[in-house]
Amino acid sequence: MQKAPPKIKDVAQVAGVSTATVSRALTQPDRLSEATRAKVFDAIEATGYRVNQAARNLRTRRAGAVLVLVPNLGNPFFSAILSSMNDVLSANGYSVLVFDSQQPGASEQAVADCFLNGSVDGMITLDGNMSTITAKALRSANMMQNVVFCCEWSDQWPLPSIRSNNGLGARLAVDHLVALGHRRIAHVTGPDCNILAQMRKSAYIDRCAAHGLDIAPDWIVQGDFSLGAGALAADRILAVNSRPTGVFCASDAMALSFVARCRQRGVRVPEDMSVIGFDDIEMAAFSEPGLTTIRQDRSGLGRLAAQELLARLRGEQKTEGAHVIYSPVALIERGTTAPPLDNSADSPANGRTPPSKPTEFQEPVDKPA
Amino acid sequence: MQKAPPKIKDVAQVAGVSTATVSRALTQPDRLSEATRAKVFDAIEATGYRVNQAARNLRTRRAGAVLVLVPNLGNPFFSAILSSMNDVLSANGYSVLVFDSQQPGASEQAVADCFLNGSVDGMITLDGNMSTITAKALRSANMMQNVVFCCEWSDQWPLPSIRSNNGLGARLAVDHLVALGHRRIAHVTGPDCNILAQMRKSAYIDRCAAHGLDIAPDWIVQGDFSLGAGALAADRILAVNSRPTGVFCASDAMALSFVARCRQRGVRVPEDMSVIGFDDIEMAAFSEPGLTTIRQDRSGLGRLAAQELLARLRGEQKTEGAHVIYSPVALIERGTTAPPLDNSADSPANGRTPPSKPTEFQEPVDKPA
DNA sequence: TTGTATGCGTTATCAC
DNA sequence: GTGATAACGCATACAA
Repeated sequence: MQKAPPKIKDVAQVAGVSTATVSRALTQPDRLSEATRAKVFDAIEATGYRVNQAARNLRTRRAGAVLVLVPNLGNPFFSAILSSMNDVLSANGYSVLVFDSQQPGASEQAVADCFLNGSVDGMITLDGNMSTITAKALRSANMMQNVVFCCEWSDQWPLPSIRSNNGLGARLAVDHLVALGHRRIAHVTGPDCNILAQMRKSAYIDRCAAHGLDIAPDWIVQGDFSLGAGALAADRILAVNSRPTGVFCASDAMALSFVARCRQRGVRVPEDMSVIGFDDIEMAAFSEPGLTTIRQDRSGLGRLAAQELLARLRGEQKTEGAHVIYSPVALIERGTTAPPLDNSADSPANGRTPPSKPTEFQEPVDKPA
Repeated sequence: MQKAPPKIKDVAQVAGVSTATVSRALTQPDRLSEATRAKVFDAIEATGYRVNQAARNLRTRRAGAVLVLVPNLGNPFFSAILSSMNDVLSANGYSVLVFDSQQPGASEQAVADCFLNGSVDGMITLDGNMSTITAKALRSANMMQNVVFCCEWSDQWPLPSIRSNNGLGARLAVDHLVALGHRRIAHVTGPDCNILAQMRKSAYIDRCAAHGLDIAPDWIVQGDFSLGAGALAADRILAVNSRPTGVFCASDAMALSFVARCRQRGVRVPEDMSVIGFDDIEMAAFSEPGLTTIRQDRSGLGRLAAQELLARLRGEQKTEGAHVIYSPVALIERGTTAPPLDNSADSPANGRTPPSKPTEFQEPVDKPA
């Protein structure tokens, strides 16, 4: 048999006060006299009392939990982000509920239900594509102001968004290759519907144009951020007539498998093919050669998103409209990029001389003009 | 302003029945007549009613949530496991709360509180080292029977344990190298305190002995499963006097960085050094050369653990003592292992001939005799 | 099969 | 500063 756990009433009895006083000792200790507060805490200690969350939640209409919506939990890119979110949220008394937005089952309805039945107070979504069923639930539960985007986002919803400066990242990548002397630069994209893929791709196109570089149609290969896509993209790009000398991959996963497939097929990296990724996942530093890439501060993204949500939950930050916070990106030079050996191609003059930079470096690319 | 969400009373009014009937329609639909059940569901539809979880939890003394305790959420090894756990748990109406057991803060107390305040119904822990504070909370909340180990475990607690056959995996790894002709085999371990590291290391030692192979002391290098450890281990092992020709790494992360460092230092893999890992993480198939490794069925481990916990929560599986379920492991041959080129060493006769196998292959190594 | 009435454990609203 | 008491929304024992 199991002794029933002590309730607030038991504590009150032991302390010789009312239940209301015990409750206050827990939630607003300042409003009690020194003496009674001590009595209550002693009684709590003596009885081993713990507040019953369900009862508290029912009474306060709060849940003490937030939902983190991850597209594909199996993708290791998200683990560092999730970790830092968890750190700050749990440090602030919130439990973290994890959902996978790409799960085959009725996950959309499950997310919606969380809001409709009051089991979460807010959400951080790493998925830029918010389902209509989720949006409807958020509105219905009056929870729209307790949602923040992280990494991905959607312009459709005027919600806070913590993100890397993807345009700047892509620009740094292209500029790096150009500075090395590359003039035929390919790109492996993410999924068409993905906002990050869109940003990186369009910045790549713009930046090549700014450098006066042509992009052959078959230099842009559709990917999906995954390892498998990188290998397939390598097959495609190595078969192209006018082979590029450098490639910018929209994720490190694709870049790493791109490099591996190149070497497997006897194409040297970086001598015959320079490769630059995006993300700076841990593996990037430990591959051979080390992967040149654009670093995203993943734990920073998670932390900022969690802090932003906490501010919302506290009722601060009632700023209307999309509140965008940029997390820094940086070029990390490692071993997969180098000047191209083959400069026989379309470079009019001396291909090895880095062309001048048409525009300034400082201006964040993502920010609206 | 926001209209108050409909309660069970509102539904009852619309349906023209009592609140008890509405409640029954939700929890035991069979006990209602066809007609009233239809009426109730129509009313639910009409009002947009959703049950309030906090109220239900308070009343039923359940939480509808389970806790998954992960050692280092940032480690991508766990993401696939977490994903499959999430699939089956959420499909069965449970929310998944994630905690990081190695988080610096007061995470131990946070986990304990979850049980003491009734906010979770059970736990799957991927961390074999259960803190005493957690154990105390589990006993106090009478929750010890609602805990299952996954991947790691502790013999100290007679709880269900879903695990790979680590001994067999290590044995397959050693046998593979031996069959290729290696006679000097090194090992990079996990942390000393880790049960998986212990199992793999002792099986490695036993199996080498069974093959009549000596192990020089400096062939066993302390690691910690991480990428960084693999690179350091490579430095150590490449500097050894009587250099091994093959190495068994206790994780793929270490194996991959081991290979990278070897190649960085001009040591060819697999020609000069064969490397085999453990886990079969996705990257193993996309590195160059592909990493030979021992596959763990990560999503299977997560699924089995979730199912085991569900059975416990349903009150089934009241089997006393440790209930061990083995998930299969398998040798995956890729490109980082090959016969050793250098056979000048201590092999008495023809080093390239695979030695006979002293014992049978079938017997699972982990299982008690 | 359905309705009535009570209580789950806490916090908020009043009084004092 | 503290105490009595009424909700919070639901599920269930019991009665019908």
